[in-house]
Amino acid sequence: MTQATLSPTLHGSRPPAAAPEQTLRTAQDLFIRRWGEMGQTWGINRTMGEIHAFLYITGKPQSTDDVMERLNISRGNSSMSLRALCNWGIIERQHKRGERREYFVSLTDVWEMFSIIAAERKRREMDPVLATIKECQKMLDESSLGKSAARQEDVAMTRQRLAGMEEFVEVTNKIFQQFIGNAKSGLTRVAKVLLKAF
Amino acid sequence: MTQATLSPTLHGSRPPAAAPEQTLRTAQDLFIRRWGEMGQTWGINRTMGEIHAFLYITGKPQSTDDVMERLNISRGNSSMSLRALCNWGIIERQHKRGERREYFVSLTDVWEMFSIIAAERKRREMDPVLATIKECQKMLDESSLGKSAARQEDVAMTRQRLAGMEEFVEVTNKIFQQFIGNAKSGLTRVAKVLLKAF
DNA sequence: CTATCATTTCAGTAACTATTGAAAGGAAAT
DNA sequence: ATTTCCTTTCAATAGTTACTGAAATGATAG
Repeated sequence: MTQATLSPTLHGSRPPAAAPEQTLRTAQDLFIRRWGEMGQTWGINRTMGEIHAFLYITGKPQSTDDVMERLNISRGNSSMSLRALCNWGIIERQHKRGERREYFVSLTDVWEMFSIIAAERKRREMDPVLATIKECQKMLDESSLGKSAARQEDVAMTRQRLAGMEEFVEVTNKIFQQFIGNAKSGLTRVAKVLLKAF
Repeated sequence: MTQATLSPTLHGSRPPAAAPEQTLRTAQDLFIRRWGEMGQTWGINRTMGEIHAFLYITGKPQSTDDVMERLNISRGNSSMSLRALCNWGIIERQHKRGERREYFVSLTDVWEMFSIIAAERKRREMDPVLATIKECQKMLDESSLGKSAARQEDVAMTRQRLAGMEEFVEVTNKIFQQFIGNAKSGLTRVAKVLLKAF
């Protein structure tokens, strides 16, 4: 792989202070790399993270070819990753009048992006856990029938643990709800509220 | 793989109301599975998640062999996963007097476990991003030198985007700080603040 | 010191995920 | 209708992560 276009200060030693012409590009590449790495955290792979970072940090509409060239990835990969990001809703297609090719832009508001991702992850990850916990509790309620003493203790312990987990998931859920419900309307209002409070 | 021991209601259709003798076991297995699936969210793989769930939900010290048997995994896998969970600090070794083999128990407090994981993820994921953002900003500050008008606009845009991301990461960091150490009260407080404000 | 029992390590392999490149599909222009 | 330009799809493959089983290591008992 030719990595010449993407090798700033991430790990390793500092480059010899690039010519000012290239500074912007170098800074952007640094950010792109790091954001790509962090993508994993948000359930997005490295390439998708980098594409998103590229669109976000430049703040300009970019075509599939721009993406391919800047990140050194294949056409197929660009196409699929761009589509996936569109499906997530954190980037958007943009049609330029008179141009045949399509462009893509990132959402501007980080809080809104976060909110979108949080909503999806809540739906996919928290909700099923909560449902499962409740189902387990139900099973153990219904079966409060004749049992040996030892068994009863085990059942009691499991009930208790389920309750502990339930409480946790419920509170976490509430926090997510708040973000999801408010990010769009308030934009950075959530940020302000939280900054003030802490 | 023989899956007889681990096949409750996760997806698919409900089993024909197991004999009360097996109800506890079935409920636990259901929870174990779901928690294993969710492990991914927390940067823990399925097996580690399942082991943790098993220790947590039973609330009893369990040996390596108990784990192997209950979850149908190899000795090697058990050993490595148990060690990894110990390193995370969400389970602990327990030596039973007079016994040669070692036992493992989960932490009891979900909030504490969450706090441990959150602290680690902040350190590994948020902190580097923040550092990178600041580095990028510095690069673009220092280089406020002769540029074409077009370039200046690009630089301004990138600065603006970096600032937006910085704000986000800073606030998120503060929230994390809040409950690292006092997880329950911290998170509950975040929830209250958000609920009050909207 | 040797036997016994438990734990750790690790090379090999299985399972899964990401990426490419080329072919097929579509849509505007001629 | 044909060419041109761009996008999408997908089989093949590269790359990554998880798991096993067996051998090595360690630790207690006799």
